[in-house]
Amino acid sequence: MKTLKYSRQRESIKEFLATRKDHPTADTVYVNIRQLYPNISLGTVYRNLSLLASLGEICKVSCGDGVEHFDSNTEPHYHFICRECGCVQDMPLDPLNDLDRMASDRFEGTIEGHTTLFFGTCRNCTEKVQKTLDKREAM
Amino acid sequence: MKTLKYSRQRESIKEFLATRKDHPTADTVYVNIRQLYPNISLGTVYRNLSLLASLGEICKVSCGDGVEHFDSNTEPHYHFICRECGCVQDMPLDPLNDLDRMASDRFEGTIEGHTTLFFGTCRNCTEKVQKTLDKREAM
DNA sequence: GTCGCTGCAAAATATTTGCAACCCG
DNA sequence: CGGGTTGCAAATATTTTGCAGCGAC
Repeated sequence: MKTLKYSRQRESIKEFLATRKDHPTADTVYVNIRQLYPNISLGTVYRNLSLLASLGEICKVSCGDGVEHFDSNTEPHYHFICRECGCVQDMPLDPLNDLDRMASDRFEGTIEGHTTLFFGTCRNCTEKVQKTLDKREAM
Repeated sequence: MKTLKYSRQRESIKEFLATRKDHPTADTVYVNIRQLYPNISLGTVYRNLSLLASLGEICKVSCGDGVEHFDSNTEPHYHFICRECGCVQDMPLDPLNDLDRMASDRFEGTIEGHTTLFFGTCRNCTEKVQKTLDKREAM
C-alpha cells in the first residue's frame, strides 16, 4: 500500500477542477495550470488526474468524443452532451437508484453502478440554430 | 448529397458485426475481416465503421476504455461493462423512455436521447473472484 | 467517364511511460 | 535518507487523412 505525499501540482489540479462547472479535458487542465506553474508537464497532469480519479476524489467522464473529461463533482449524477458544440454539462436530475436494482434482477453479473449520458442540443446551440432558421425565413 | 456505392469491404464489415454479440473494436473488426480480404486496410475499416454509424446502420459504443466499440444492434438498449475484464455486453433491460421526458422538464436544452452504461463484474469474472477467495480460505 | 471507395503511408491526437533529478515526511 | 513525484522526451495507442489507382454505376 503506497502512502501519498503532498504535491502542489496535484493540489492545484484539484483546486482548478473545483472552480469549473464545465468538464475540462486533461489538456485544458494543463493549459490552465501552466499559468500558475509554467513548468508543469502534461504527463504530470495525466498522472494526477488518473490518480485522483482512482482515489475517487474526482471522476472521469467518457462522453464519446474521443477525449476524457474530468469532473470535481463526485456525487453520482448524470451528464448532458451537446451534439453541436460538444459541451458537457451536469444534468439536473437525481440518479435513479432503482435502475441498478432492476438491472441486477435481470443480469447474471454484479452491478455496481451506472451512468447515463443525455444527448441533444444545449441552450446556446438551440438559439443559434433558431437564428439561422429565422434568417433563412426572412430571405 | 452523396450517393453510396456498393463495396464488398463495407458489406463484409456489416456482416461480421452482425455475427458478434460482443462489441468489437475497429481493430478487432480489422483483424477478422483480414481473413476474408487480406488486403483490407485499417483506414478502410475506420472509414466504413464511421460511415455505417452515421447512417444509423450500426452504433458506436463509448464505454470509457479509450477505444470505441461497435454494435450491430441499432435498437435502443443499455450496456454493461465489466470492470475486471473490460467486456461489453447488452443489458437485458428496456430503455426508460420516461427518462428523456423527465430530463427535458428540468433542462433548458433539447434532449434527443440517452444512453446508460452499467458497471460491475461480469459472470465469468465474478466466478473467478469467488474461486480466488475459496482458495485463500482453504489455506 | 464520373465519382465514390480502397490500400498505403504519413499525420494527427490522445495518453502512457522510462528516467534522472527533486522534494516531502 | 527512502521513496513518491516531477519535467522532459520518447514511446504507445488510436483514429484520421492525403493521394493515386481501382471499381461501381
